Amino acid sequence: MDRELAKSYDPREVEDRIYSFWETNGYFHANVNPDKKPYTIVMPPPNITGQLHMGHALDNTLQDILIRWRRMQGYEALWVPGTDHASIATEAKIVEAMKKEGLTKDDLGRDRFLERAWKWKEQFGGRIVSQLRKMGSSCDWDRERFTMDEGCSKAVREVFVKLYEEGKIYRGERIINWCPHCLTSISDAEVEFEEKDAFFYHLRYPLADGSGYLELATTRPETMLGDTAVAVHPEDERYKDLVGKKVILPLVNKEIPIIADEYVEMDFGTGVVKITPAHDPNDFEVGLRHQLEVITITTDDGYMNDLAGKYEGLSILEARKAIMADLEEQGYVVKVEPMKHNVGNCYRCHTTIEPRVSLQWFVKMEELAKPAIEAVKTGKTKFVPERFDKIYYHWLENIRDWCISRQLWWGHRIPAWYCEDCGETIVSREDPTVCPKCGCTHLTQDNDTLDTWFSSALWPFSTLGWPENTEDLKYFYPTETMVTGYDIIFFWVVRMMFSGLAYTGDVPFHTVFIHGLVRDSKGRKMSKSLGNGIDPLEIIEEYGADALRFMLATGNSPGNDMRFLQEKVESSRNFANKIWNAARFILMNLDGDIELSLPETLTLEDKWIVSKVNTLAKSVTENLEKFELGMAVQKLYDFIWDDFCDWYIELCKTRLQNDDAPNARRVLVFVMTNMLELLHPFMPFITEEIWQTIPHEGETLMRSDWPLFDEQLDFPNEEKEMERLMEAIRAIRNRRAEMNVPPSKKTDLFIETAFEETFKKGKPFIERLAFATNILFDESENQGNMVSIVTPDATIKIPLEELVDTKAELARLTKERENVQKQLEGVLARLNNESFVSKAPQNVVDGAKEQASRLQEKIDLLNQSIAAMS
RNA sequence: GGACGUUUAGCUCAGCUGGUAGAGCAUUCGCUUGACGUGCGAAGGGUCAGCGGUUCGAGUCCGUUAACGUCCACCA
Repeated sequence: MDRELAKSYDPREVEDRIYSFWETNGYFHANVNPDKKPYTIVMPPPNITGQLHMGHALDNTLQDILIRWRRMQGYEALWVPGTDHASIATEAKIVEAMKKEGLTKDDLGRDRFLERAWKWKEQFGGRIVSQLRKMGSSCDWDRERFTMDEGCSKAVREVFVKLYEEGKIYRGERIINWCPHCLTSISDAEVEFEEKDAFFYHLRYPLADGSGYLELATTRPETMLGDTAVAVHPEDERYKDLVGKKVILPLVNKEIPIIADEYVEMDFGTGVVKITPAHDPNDFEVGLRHQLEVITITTDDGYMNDLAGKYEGLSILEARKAIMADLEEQGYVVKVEPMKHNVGNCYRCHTTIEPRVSLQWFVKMEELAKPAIEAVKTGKTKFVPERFDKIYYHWLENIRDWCISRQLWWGHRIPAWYCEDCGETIVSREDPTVCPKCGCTHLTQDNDTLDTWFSSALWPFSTLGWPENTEDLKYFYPTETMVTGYDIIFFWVVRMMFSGLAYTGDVPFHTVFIHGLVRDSKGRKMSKSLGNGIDPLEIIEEYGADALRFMLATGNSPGNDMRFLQEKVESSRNFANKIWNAARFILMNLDGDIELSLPETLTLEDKWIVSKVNTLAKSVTENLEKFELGMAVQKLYDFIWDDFCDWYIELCKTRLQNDDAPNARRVLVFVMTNMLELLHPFMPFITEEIWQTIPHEGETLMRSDWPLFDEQLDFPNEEKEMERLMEAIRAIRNRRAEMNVPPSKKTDLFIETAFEETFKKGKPFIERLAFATNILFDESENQGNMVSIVTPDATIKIPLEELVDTKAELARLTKERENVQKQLEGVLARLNNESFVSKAPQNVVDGAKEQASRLQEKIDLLNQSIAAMS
């Protein structure tokens, strides 16, 4: 085996090699295994159009940490990867590409367009998947899925037919959100509102009986051509008498009724609303209640249609101007005032949405929502952090029927056929050829496709084989954890929940682990238009995937946004390098074969570090169980850098030169192995690389056992003893630094302590780390001007006569005594407080007492030193 | 209009079930210390946004105010 490591860690040399080692050996693969408990995560499928961005990087890092950890813990850990066809986004890209060739969808026709689309998918769909591999994602690639593959399509079809048969899917003329640019309907969730400057147009409609006018206000005067009523509040005294009468619609010169409806706010505007059922969702509702005619006056691409009379062919905005000009000329305009107005935009292209009545397919939501609400209320599925259940409830409790048909070609085509002869609608699992009602063969399939989220909603179980009751489904479903951003709770999480409950009878996952957004260094959302996005692949290239992953996990608390700072990646990279060099140090000091276990006898410092790493395993595990990945990472960092590298390795250096070296080597390897195991989920590449290089058992670190807390390795007393020594060493170094004594100047040390035993054991450390030549415990040799250092456990004197300014030294000691005195008074104040002693828990009181006695000891020692000097 | 989040060292952020504040970076000082200068040793720096309450004790719990941010609603 090659036991040489480069002087600094080069991720580029390691990562791809390690990844293919894992992949070709099948370490990512999971099987149905009755002897193990399953742990399943289904990956939120990235769009095939997508390129890896920081959001994916975060999302996948968190999932991979969980999966790798559980796999090591002995679960049959399955992470199912896959991609989403992203109907609207993908279709837009393909249309755009075609445009460059001068082609439109209609030029090609549906079949040839889909051919192109699939080719495009073959060409680019794999890109994101290979980028996920760069992150180190330990997905089971044998199970990679695509929302439009055969199995997922079958699931989609099954759900559609089932819901249709149960009457939960229906087709009807409803008002929907129409994007005049994408030329398709979109769901309520896909509309984004934006505040814009607009105008409030006050108009007057003449009463039909000639007795005057009714004044009303609107933000969209052009829709008046489709008005079929004006409405007032039933209790509005101003207009009560007019209800039932008629007004004449200006320009159109048609009589329309004055109706009463509680939807009207008396206090807003004039308290009179024009009702255009075809072009406003609220008006549509009013129209239904009053059986009003629905008159659509625009085309699907945003122009006025033939019902708009002389305005036909104008764009909506042009029509608005023309109509206002005509109204003005004919004296129907009262005033025009500026106002702020919220406009709905298409989430994809940001075109203003036109509410429009059209024939679409819908899912009835009310009944489906109930079990989904219940499942979270009863804790069958939990949000982490919990507060996100509010968004979830709010969305489900106010849910409206879901418009699922899209006027697109790329996606799952709606499995409904219409008989041209008798008009029958056929929805079935198999493509029909004959009309079951009239027996003819003139059937045409619905042209529309389904909302992308319709198939995404089935993802946690369609990927496991549903609707077949496969072994995978039985074993891995329900999945355990869903990791996703808060921005798609209502798009996706909600829909997976009700779908899972409705079709599989169980929740799709037990925990929804929500993370925030990765923002830029200024806290702005990363976006294409701002050009402030940071490419994870470039970061990986420069710093390595481990550094990126570690950075993303560090300080990431569930549900909160984080900022991407280059310096944070750098410090993660430095950390990787630190471990690398620690490993290098161990390798340099190995000598032939080594036993992979702890030696029988452990020294003080061995027990200290072993006890520490043992406790670390416990607390890291606890953090992971609570999804506190950021805290787990912090503890690993502190232990590895401070305890292991800065202390333990330093403490070993002397030992490695003497007879005890074999034991020291075994402890070093033991602790390093534990560290690598604990760190592996976070930094998989470097840990595997090091593990393979140092003496080890087994084939791969990623399949090693997760360290467990071991009672036998818990040494609290030795931890305390080491602390005493470390405190003394720090104090000496501190004092020397203050006095500008260079490390090269070594001195004797005189130590007086009640813990002579401990300090004798620590003699070599103190010599090495506190720059001592001799350490003397015999007070009689203590003479002359000395620098005094006082810790609660010891008084240490350094003979630095030439540097000692007795007066200054005295002043320093006196000041320190004052400080300690103050601290002591604080603690005593608490201890003298009757209610503290009686009400605080015993361990807190004991802690305070111990602290008081330590402080008192320190004061005593300081007093002695002061007395000796004066 | 409603809901939620954030406010802690110069900067970016941790701080779990209340026990008397931490990290990284930055700053200052000192180091050719036999793994690492992507490093080592040390130092300075915080009335934890304000106010009130609960408690022996509050950064942590409750109420309230403010600033910033996000989501939902959409009165035409």
